[in-house]
Amino acid sequence: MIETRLESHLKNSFLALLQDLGHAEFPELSFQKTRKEFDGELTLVTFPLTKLFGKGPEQVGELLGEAILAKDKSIDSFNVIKGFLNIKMKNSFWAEELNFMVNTENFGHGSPNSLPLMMVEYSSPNTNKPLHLGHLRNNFLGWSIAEILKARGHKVKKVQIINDRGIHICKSMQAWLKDGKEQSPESMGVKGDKLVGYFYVQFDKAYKQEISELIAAGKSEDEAKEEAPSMIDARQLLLQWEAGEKEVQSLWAKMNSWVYDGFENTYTRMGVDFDKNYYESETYLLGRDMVMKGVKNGVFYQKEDGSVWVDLEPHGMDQKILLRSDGTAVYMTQDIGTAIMRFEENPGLASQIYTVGNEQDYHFKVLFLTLGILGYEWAKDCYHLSYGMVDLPTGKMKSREGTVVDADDLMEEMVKTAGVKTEELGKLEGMSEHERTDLFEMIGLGALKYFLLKVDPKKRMLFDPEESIDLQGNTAPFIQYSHARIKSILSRFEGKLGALKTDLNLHDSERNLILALSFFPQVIDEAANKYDPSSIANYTYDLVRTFNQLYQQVPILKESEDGLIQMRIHLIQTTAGVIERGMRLLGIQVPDRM
RNA sequence: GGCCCCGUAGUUCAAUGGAUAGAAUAGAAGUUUCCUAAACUUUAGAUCCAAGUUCGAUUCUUGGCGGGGCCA
Repeated sequence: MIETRLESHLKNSFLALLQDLGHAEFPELSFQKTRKEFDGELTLVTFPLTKLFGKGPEQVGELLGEAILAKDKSIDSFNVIKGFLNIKMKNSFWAEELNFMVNTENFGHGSPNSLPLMMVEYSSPNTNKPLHLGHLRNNFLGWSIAEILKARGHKVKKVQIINDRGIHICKSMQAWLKDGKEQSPESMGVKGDKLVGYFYVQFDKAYKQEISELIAAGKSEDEAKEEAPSMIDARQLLLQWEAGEKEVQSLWAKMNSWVYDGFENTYTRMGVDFDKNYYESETYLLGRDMVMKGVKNGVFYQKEDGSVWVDLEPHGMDQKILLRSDGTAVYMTQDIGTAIMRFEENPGLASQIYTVGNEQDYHFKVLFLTLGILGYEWAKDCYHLSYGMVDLPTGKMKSREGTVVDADDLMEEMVKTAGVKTEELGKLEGMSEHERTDLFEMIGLGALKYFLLKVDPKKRMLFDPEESIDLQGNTAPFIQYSHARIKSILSRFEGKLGALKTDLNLHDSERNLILALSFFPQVIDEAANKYDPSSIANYTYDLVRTFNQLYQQVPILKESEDGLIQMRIHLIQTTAGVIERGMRLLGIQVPDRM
């Protein structure tokens, strides 16, 4: 756990002080940021120390305050309010702090590749449906976590598992064979994933039609579902695929490649990437072997019908199926295979993180337990990064009811809106078409990513299309705008930037900003620990507000004293760097002008 | 029926067990001869209910109520 340099400094001072006072043992010292309505930067909570001193919290505060002030020369003053000892550092301490940040390359980041390998899985789409809003949250989240882990110093592999086999693909294939044979993404001028998705919908329509006809003809609902010709065709295709029939396999490969081209296009615009793709068609057999091995080793059991089960009752859960009676794989089977493959391929893999929605909580609990039962030590290093669903104001997103928000459409919409609003403000004089396009992309996608990432991943969230294109307040454009402001000042600065003077008088807003900056390393560390990009988002937002307050209160280039100008240039340059790196961890770019 | 997650201003979100529960947005009022007003300042407004643990509970425990999910 990383702490700020200020906290380390004061902790050491207090530890030495308590020793001086003859205390060898004492409760953990509890520090917190001083609330802004009080004077000071860091606060020691004295309640836990009252027993040690046999005095009330306020007296303990006074006593320690006097003593620490005498002992630690970098402390300027202190004040005690109830059980809180607020400590204010001298200007020289903060100037030194700024100096440290200025001279630290990539301040906030750990040294690259110094920590163990982590694997982050996200996206994991089905190949029969285009990506939608839910995938956007998933992708942004997973990608961002991977970047945050990298920033802390981990080696990271980003992966996805593509659900490329099974009955759902065969449904799209069936519909294409039936009435789409001459259609391709090129001939139709549509993205491949959209075309395949279209056929999937066509299948569903025909299937439903057949069912109602069969029911009208006197069949029961279950019978109708079994006997519908479309479904019989699709099942047949699946069997042929599993038997390795050439024509079916090549159609399958062709339609999947359409989908991958479409996805690639969407991923590129989203700004996410992968180091490796896994395909279920390549892992499900391994999973099946591993399950059968478990039967042989007696950790799983087989029922009379041939199905394989794991007994999780000792873990307070029930029996769980691992292989169907006909020997076909269930999701669990493939996931077992994939996990084993990944750990075997990557010796030294410290952790495997699955970015998957919280409706799968139970599934992953079972998966990790089952891997443990199979004897894999690393099962405990698997982590399900479970995130909440994205709701629409109209209710739940359901592809069947047509209430999905398509990822491509949404991105397009956001960028368009960003363009319109930016043009309206009329600050782009002299900017080329090309630069404008880039800028609108940056703003539109930034707003979207920020909107989805600023919320605690675990929580279910509401996506209101109206509000999400808002560009004011706690949004990416607000942060991007402030960055552009800083860059604008920096570009006007004509002097030569020298070494920082440490004997300057600091304005309150300057101290606040330096204090806020000093938290950056800790924020990254915490975000990595909790797998939570929202803490980066909230931190950056706070930082930017602090900067804006300074901007409003003190002149930078118009300041008369050269030493102060220099210091402020250093300060805002450092701020711009932290904003840029913070937003980069969310996948959001910041412009120099907007 | 069993298990899991969530309940904070009108709305959308914050708050390692700590101070007078922060923001944004919507509402009311102000700031532009001055480095970008997508900004800043002021104002009003909230912890679902009830017990318990604690010096101290939005946070932990138990029981309700409400919302969502998973497993049959």
